[in-house]
Amino acid sequence: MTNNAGLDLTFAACAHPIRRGIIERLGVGEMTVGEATAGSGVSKPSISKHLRVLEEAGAIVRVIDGRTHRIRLSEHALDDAQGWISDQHALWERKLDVIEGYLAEQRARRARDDLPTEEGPV
Amino acid sequence: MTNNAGLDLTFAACAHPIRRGIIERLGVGEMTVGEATAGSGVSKPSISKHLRVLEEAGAIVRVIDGRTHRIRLSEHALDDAQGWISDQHALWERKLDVIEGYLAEQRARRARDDLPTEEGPV
DNA sequence: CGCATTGTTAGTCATTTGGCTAACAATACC
DNA sequence: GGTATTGTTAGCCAAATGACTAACAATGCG
Repeated sequence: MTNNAGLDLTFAACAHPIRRGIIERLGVGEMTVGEATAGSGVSKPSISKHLRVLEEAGAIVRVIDGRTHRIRLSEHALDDAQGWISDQHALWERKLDVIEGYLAEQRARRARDDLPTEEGPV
Repeated sequence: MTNNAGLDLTFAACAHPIRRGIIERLGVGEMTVGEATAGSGVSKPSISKHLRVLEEAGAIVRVIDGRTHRIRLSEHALDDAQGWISDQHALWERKLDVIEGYLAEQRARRARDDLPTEEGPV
């Protein structure tokens, strides 16, 4: 579907380098808010907002553990975004197949009509 | 890489339902700006802006044909976005494999240490 | 208890986004 | 040449984004 608010959130979450950096780092393992802030170059409140964006997009999960928050990747993080892109690519594939079939037919027709001395298409 | 301006543009381009709608429609075949405007619910200048966003993200290509602009999908539209997500998933897979291996070893150890009378794991 | 640590909330600010209308540019058609 | 069609540009506006500092809440520790 085109009007999918979840996709809006997921793609928007991926559209910022700091948030992509967080996702990449979380691939290695979970971390705290302070650790996410460490090499980021921005303030802790700023990271807090980015984490909220990622959380609302369903990309990460937060486990509050005393006064620290352990951030980890959501189980199906980015699945909807990847699914949508894959769907598009699948459609394009199919379209290209149709075009390719059409072109092949054109080649065959040309071979038959323009060069009748040759016995058939390659 | 985390600081990739191209990815910023591609993900941002996908983060709006009207732009995703355009991409989906272009999967069927090329169209003009007017056709893109038709069922969109917004004005033509607005669509013009969305098309510019898609163009700068490398998602679409514009062929100016007299006074009409023929819009079609770029050959490698969204490839960078799909690539980045796929890379992440690949890393997560690997991480899950490591965890799974660890858990399997734990199960084996427990089976050996805690239940020595049972002859082996299920 | 008193204080340090961890993270969020509140408030401010500049920039970007996304929409509109009106005006313009360029091509097509009579 | 005059007019219609196609699309962009300019200018406006409201809302969202992304950053900061300062203040707050909650937990941990001496």
